[in-house]
Amino acid sequence: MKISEGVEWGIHCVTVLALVPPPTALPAGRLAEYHGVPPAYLAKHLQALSRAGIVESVAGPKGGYRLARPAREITMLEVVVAIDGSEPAFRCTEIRRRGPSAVGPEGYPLPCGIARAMWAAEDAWRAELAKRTIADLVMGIAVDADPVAVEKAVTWFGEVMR
Amino acid sequence: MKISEGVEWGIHCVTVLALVPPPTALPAGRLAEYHGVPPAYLAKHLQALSRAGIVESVAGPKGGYRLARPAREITMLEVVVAIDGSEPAFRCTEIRRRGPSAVGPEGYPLPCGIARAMWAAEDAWRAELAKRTIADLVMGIAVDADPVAVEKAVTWFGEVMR
DNA sequence: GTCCCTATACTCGGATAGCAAGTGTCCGAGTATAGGCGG
DNA sequence: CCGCCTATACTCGGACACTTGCTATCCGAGTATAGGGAC
Repeated sequence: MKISEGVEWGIHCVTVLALVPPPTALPAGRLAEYHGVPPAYLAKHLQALSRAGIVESVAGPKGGYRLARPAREITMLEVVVAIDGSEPAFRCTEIRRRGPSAVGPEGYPLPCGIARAMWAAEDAWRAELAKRTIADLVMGIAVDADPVAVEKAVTWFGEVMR
Repeated sequence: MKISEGVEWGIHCVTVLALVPPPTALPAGRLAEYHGVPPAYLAKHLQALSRAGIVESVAGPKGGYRLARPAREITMLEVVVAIDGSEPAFRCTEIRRRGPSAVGPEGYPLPCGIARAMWAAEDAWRAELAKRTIADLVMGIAVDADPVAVEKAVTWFGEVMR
């Protein structure tokens, strides 16, 4: 099991966008430059965030991406699901219905107990991610980040928006 | 994100092995036949379970696999980790250290807040799986399974062990 | 009848191909901007 | 000097190759068994 690298990029980008004062928009190319990742591939994930209604795109010069809602109303789970998909990680293939002990569809009114347990674990995972909002992440950065790094980021942002 | 199909097979196999009275062992080929899956591929996962000390292998005729410990002492998490690996699903690539705001290694004493949140969610997932033992799954089957299916399984087992 | 020996056949174990999904990239459609022109 | 128009350049959006890891398979090494023979 592994989570797409795009999820990490997406969360970082949304966090950065939360720091951009509306109605300013930040282009995908600038976000890629800031994070040191391939611009074209990052664009792919930003499109997914746009489709999910987490960010909104502005076309033309001075365009780019900006948050579609306040950071306080965007959970980490929403971002993860937007990029990684909403399908459960565990997919029950119903192997209990195969082999010598199979008895026809009516013999299995409930989902497999193994699948239920795996899905319960995934629910716990989602619940934990649903607790945290992008605003929480921004506050965490404000507390943890190195002051010099923050200053450099602000300087960069000023130059980009010139 | 998706979980290897082998995880599903592995848990089913361990559950079946929990129903085999020791010291009897069940060969990989019979387990594959019972579940309707490719024998060679299932063998690969059973080897992983063996390496993890969850099942133990018995060589030669009348050999096969059997549980290395009582089902009550084997958690679902152990089985999942044995097959899927223990590495976290979310891997932080430290993209915060790249780009125009980077400040050198000493500026990042703590792990990235995003990674911490993702890992906390994974911990919740693991905790949920660690709660359930194979014995719990066996009890669940005893309650849920169709009586006819159980009888067919018992009949099959009797023929195989003849 | 009992014990030992040997040949057998069955088991696991790791090394080897094939395929799907994620990774990475590109170019085309659309649009707000900025400059120039006319009034 | 002000307003309108047009050409521009920048943006997003979806369609196209490539690589990693899961899927699937095979054959070789090791061993407990079962049968036969000797005692």
